[in-house]
Amino acid sequence: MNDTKTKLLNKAAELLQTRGYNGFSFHDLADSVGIRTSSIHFHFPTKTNLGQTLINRYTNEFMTALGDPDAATPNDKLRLYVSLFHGSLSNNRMCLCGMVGAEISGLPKELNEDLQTFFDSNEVWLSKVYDRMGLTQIVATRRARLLLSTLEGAMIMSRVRNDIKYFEDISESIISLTMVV
Amino acid sequence: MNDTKTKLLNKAAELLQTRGYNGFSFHDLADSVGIRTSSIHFHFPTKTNLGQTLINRYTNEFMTALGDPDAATPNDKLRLYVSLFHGSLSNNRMCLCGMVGAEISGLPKELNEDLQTFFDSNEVWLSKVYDRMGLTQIVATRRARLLLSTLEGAMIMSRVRNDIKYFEDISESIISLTMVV
DNA sequence: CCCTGTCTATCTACTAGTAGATAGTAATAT
DNA sequence: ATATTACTATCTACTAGTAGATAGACAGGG
Repeated sequence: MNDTKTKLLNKAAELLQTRGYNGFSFHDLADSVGIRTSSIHFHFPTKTNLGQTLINRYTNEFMTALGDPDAATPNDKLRLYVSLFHGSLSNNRMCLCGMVGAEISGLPKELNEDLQTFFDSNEVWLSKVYDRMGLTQIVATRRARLLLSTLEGAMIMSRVRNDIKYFEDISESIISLTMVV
Repeated sequence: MNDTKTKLLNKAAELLQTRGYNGFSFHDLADSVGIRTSSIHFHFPTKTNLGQTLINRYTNEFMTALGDPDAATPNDKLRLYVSLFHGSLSNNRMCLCGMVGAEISGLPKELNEDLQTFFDSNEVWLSKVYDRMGLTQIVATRRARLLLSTLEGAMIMSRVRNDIKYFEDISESIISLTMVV
């Protein structure tokens, strides 16, 4: 509907995923959308509110893209999961919530609550996939957390190395290690 | 020698590892050491210089703590490696270089060069350990990167969840998966 | 005429960094 | 021994620029 608001969210997500929450300002954002900083406040009263909106939007888009964990073979669902992170990385972006997670202890506490929701959803979804591989609930949850952590770390390393193959190698390794029952 | 300089480095490392490079200012640092911001510039001409000094000091301390990769059994060396990350986390700190790595694209490029050295050293050291487990060079390097990435990601997740058990579970999982030949 | 969305103008607080003064230390020269 | 000089480490005071945020004006569309 509101085109400017969407543009702001899209650009803010890009800035957040590349530079971090403390790495971009309303000035940066306003400039790249072509308005004044004061106009951002019309759409998002505070930077904290903008951050919360970004996290929640990201969570919704992410979970929508994942879909029903039972809708394909577990292996295909795991590869879909990895491909979402790979998609961000191919645009030189971190996982939005991984980035916020790294900075979390210096950020407004309101962001923390929304961040937990993202990771909760991820763990639940992944656990369901691993469950279907005949693992116990406990092992499935452990594998879910292992995959999630590995991918977040691999994104950081891949960006540091400026080489997406780094991520591809690691994600292939962790997938094949955890696929085997 | 210079006590103030050491205090500055110690406190700056703490701030960097908890809040990120863009998450602390000279004002924060000066306050917690009990001097004025201008006095920091006597010891470190710029914030970039401070950042570089922190990364290099961290790298040296880290590699010294790891010691000779052949000086104990591979399994013991891997557990030592994990314990260094665990030590940071038990003080609610990220890996200093993992934190910088997450923010890297918004930081002065001088930091990038020093950061590469840290990860290079880590990969070489870990590869030597995995080598001794009878793996090919290629697989050893792949396992080195997998372990490193997983631990960096697990630190983020553990801090987000505010639960060190999260890290302990994941590090145990990845260690046992990669120890098996 | 009101509502939406933007603007200008402004505010307070903070950012990294600089200039110049000061006090103490330590080596050197007379 | 004392005076000179240089160095170390800090301070106060300042600059130019940026941070997020607010108030009020104004244009255009319903």
